[in-house]
Amino acid sequence: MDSIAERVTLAGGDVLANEAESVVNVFNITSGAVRIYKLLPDGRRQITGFLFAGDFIGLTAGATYAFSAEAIEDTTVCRFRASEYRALARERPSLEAALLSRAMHELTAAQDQMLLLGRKTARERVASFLVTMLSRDPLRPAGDNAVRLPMTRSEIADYLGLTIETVSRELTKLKISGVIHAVSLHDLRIERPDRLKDMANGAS
Amino acid sequence: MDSIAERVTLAGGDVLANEAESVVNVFNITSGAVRIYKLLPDGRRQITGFLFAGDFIGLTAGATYAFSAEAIEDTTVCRFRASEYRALARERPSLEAALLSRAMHELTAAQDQMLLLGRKTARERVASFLVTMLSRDPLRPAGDNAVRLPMTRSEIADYLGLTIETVSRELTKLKISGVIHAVSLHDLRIERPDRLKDMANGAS
DNA sequence: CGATTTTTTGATTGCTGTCAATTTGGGTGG
DNA sequence: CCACCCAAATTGACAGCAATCAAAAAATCG
Repeated sequence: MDSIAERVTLAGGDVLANEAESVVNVFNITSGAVRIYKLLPDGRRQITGFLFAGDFIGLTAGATYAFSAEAIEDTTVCRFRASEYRALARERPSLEAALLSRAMHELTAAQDQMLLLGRKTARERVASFLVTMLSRDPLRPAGDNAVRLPMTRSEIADYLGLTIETVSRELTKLKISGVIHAVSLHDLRIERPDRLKDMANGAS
Repeated sequence: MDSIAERVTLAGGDVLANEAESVVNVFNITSGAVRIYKLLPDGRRQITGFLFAGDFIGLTAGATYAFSAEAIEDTTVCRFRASEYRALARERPSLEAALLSRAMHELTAAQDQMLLLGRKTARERVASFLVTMLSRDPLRPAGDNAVRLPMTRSEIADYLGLTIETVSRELTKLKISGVIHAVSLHDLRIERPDRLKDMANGAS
């Protein structure tokens, strides 16, 4: 498997894939963070996911990417030729099973996000986002509830279906109520994880 | 494969699966329509998909269903024991490959829906919905742009992240502007498919 | 340290939700 | 077959949450 892999280093903003273009590469993230998103003709953007170490990019049922992908920060990936990757998957059922498992995990996450986008309030969306990031952050120092947010407020907004102003306001409210503490713009500490989890699902 | 399958007939409202319960059955729809959805504690509902003939229900990465599933109308399905189905998939790589392909298709659809829920206006959502239903309806008489909507307005609203009132108002506007014609509550004809497709992506 | 971008905060608007009243339609029994 | 009933859908009036527009503050970068 490593025989067809190539290590690539990316800087923030670097493009990995463009929606609707034919699939030439498949990537596996080894460090850093990537945003995947879709655009409407007038420029409105929906970020459909943030990917971190271990996640795959570019697997699709069709011949073209279903979304665009860009590095958020300095990122390293393993790059594969899509054709070689597909051939390898055909030969190795265990790889195919792993991909299926991963795809189903992503599908579950996508359904959670649909619930968020379709039915949650701004407050619940921001709380849900922080809860998710708390559980997914790959390098979380043991014990303390530190959350790193490598993405900008604009990206958070486009992920949550909100504006940057609304995201900012909700974060401010969370700080004032003592649920979170802002170490810096991109580093928070969750002071009341249970309160946050309640808020994420609509408790008073 | 048919050796572990059992044919089951369902009426509208019958339950196929409940979110968070352990996965005992896997289904393949042979006719009819099914809604899959998630609920918030206070009862808000997000329908994450409508499934028709050929679609699978119950495949998940975890041990529990990620969503609830109910028949919308009279529906027939093939029912499999999940354990037997998994064993079969392990033995037959071609089945696993087919499932992966289907999962990736669903993932693409989920991302389209996230764009809709996060960034589209009520008008664009309803237009997008009709365009999708036009392309997915399994029994579409050749040529004419007839669309059958077996689900209620309430279900459409919960699928699009809107209220029934907003859905109703947008459909009325589409009728008045001559883009669609209502044959009955559950049967429309698309008079201007190109206008509808433009509206779905935000054209004036 | 200054320039520029990003974020935060404030004032106001507006799209969609809520609440309420009709109207329509599907189903049932006479 | 038709009249009735009840649920579903439509229509209307108004309200509210988040968006928009605008300005100040903070952070990043050279």
